[in-house]
Amino acid sequence: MSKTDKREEIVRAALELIAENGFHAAPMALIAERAKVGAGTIYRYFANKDVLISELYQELEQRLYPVILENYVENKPIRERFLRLFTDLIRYFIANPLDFRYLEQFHNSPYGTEYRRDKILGKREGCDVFRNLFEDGISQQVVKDLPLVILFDLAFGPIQAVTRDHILGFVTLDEAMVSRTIEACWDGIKR
Amino acid sequence: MSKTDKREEIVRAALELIAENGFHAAPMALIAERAKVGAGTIYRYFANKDVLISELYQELEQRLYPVILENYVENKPIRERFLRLFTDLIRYFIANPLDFRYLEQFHNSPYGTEYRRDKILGKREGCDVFRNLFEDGISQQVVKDLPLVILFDLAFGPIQAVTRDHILGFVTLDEAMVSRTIEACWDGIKR
Amino acid sequence: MSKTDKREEIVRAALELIAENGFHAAPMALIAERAKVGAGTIYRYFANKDVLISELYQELEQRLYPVILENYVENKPIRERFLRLFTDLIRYFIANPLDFRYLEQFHNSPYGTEYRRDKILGKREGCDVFRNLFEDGISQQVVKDLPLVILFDLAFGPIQAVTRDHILGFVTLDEAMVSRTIEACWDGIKR
Amino acid sequence: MSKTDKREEIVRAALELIAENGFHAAPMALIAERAKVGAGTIYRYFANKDVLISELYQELEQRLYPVILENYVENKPIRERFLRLFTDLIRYFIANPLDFRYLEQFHNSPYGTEYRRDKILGKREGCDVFRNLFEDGISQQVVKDLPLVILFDLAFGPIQAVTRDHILGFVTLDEAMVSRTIEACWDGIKR
DNA sequence: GATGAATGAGCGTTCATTCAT
DNA sequence: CATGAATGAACGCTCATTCAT
Repeated sequence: MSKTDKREEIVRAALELIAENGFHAAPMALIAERAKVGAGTIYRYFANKDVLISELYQELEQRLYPVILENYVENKPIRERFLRLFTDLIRYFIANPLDFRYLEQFHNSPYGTEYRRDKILGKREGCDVFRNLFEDGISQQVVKDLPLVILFDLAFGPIQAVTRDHILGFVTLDEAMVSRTIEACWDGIKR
Repeated sequence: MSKTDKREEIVRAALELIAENGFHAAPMALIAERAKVGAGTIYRYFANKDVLISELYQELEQRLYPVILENYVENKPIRERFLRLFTDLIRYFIANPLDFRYLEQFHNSPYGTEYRRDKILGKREGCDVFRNLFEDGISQQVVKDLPLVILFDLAFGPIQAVTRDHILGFVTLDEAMVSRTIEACWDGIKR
Repeated sequence: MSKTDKREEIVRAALELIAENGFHAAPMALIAERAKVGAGTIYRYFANKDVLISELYQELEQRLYPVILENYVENKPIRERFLRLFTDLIRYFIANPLDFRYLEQFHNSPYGTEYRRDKILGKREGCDVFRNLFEDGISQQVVKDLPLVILFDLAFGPIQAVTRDHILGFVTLDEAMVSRTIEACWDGIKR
Repeated sequence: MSKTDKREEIVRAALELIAENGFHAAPMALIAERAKVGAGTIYRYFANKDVLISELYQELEQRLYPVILENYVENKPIRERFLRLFTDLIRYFIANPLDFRYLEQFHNSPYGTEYRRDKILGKREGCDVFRNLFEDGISQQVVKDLPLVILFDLAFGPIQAVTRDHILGFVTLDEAMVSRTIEACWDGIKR
């Protein structure tokens, strides 16, 4: 197993364990075992558990962006851009439930709060597509003139909730339902 | 300190610690210390940590319901009922940020998932006001004909996100902003 | 409930709990509960748990002696005295299994070892009937000329083992079997 | 210190502490300290305290059997076989008093009762030498025709008691005394 | 570089004992 | 006197991290 492979195995194992049952269910020894790697080996790739958790988060973000940007075209009507972006986002999560569950766990932990704070304060690079989309929407007067943070919450709040409930089996999101849900989100932010 | 006071101190200490930094930041010894109580004393009031966490959750729910129902009138237009209910909800959380943070932590934990599952499956009594509201809205054809779970997500998702961001200081919700946010949520679910 | 009654209830509760599942299964709070008495009350009758355990032991001994001595006549042949004494002993234990189990627990604990040491060293009064019986047996040359301690072990060892196995249900001691067992014990010590 | 050494040190420490003062006097932390090992290390070798206690018991049994079987010959007269077996047994215990004390503690605990029950019910392999000896003795009509359990008690009861008293210093078993004691046991079970 | 045995601080929990009521 | 709520030391056990091999 090459060096890169080892790192990947560790990251995969951590993702699975944490996504499935939360941080508390992912002791380092178990991650190591699931990655078929010595417990000490993890520390050659990650300074400590916090770093592993944060780097894994960033990797998931980095994997996600290209996929949802693949079919995204900037010079289209705001509404179309919104639907496209959020439909692809929700599809990605449905196709990659572990990613979704991990991101959720992270967001709901002290790590995530800190991370978010940094992004909002501009200390950390965020995903500009969404910001641009909302800012364009505001300036074109098709989106409500609300603070960006609130627009984000109006859009991502329902998406997160709905995706979670689909993954937990509380509702089933087929293509039609995804579409209607995202339309509803759009109704929430559009003028 | 009376018996009741001690229980209350324990509950308050647990609420504070968990709300501030999550379950993992609230060892029983620290809860006891913060409550100015011996470690063993907690176990006179709660069989174990899980029970403490669950009972605290239910207490917070029981405190919340009467407040948001105080000004709620069933035989009014759906839109008005919706605005009333969610405005009072968000106000309550802004006034009681620890409650909000605790409920959030709980919902995002395995406890919460189980709890929610039971509610959806009808094994546990939920808050019927919201369900009635949405069901009335659907039957009166003023609310989108979507599964209840999704309507809940469309309404509560943004509320939760927005409240969190206010409490974390990422945005400031004054009365006007609360009002506009809730109008936006209504736009999301209305036909 | 009179003072004496309370003490008796405590002792009874301790006997039951300890006999049934050992010392570790008898926390003071449980003894108090079973005795229908406040936890602190126990300490008005017994300085601490060790004292309770020791006094209970001595009470059981004091209850036992008169019963087995009831039909015991000193001026009879050694063999007859032996059979009489040990038959009544084993019958008593079969009729009072809690007593037996408690005595056993006590003997097998550090308490019991100390107690026994004191008795052998003469620091504590023992039951002289048995000693007299064996000493008479030796001097009349009907019992093996072995140290008293060993004669005790040859006699009580099997009695204890057999009684325990009866109480645990590993064997059933009817009258005939009791008789044959004690005869065998006698064969062991007789010349 | 090698891996095997550590396990051995733990087992030795547990043996010493438990043999000397019983299970309650052997907290894991003390066992670890006495073994010059971290508290957590014990759990690499034993899943929990119960397992440590049970495995230690089985190790002591496994050590004992070969020794007492070394000079045992099946096709000899019952009496000779009996004397040989029990003499070697008592000698082993005198030479290994910690083993004896530990086995005693174990037998007198809930672990031991369960263990014994399993053996008697045939759920667990026992030491067949003794059973065969007694069964042969019965069929050759040189041993009393009593239930096996009772024969065991008649033989092991005194042996246990006498060995305990030697180890506790209540009597001194020199070779002659061992011999006379075992002869007495034989008298107890022989026809 | 990779390992996994070893560590020990820290966890949730119990229980003999005390003492205000 | 009797109570039982309160205590906190001590328990069995976990797990992030280290380090000899």
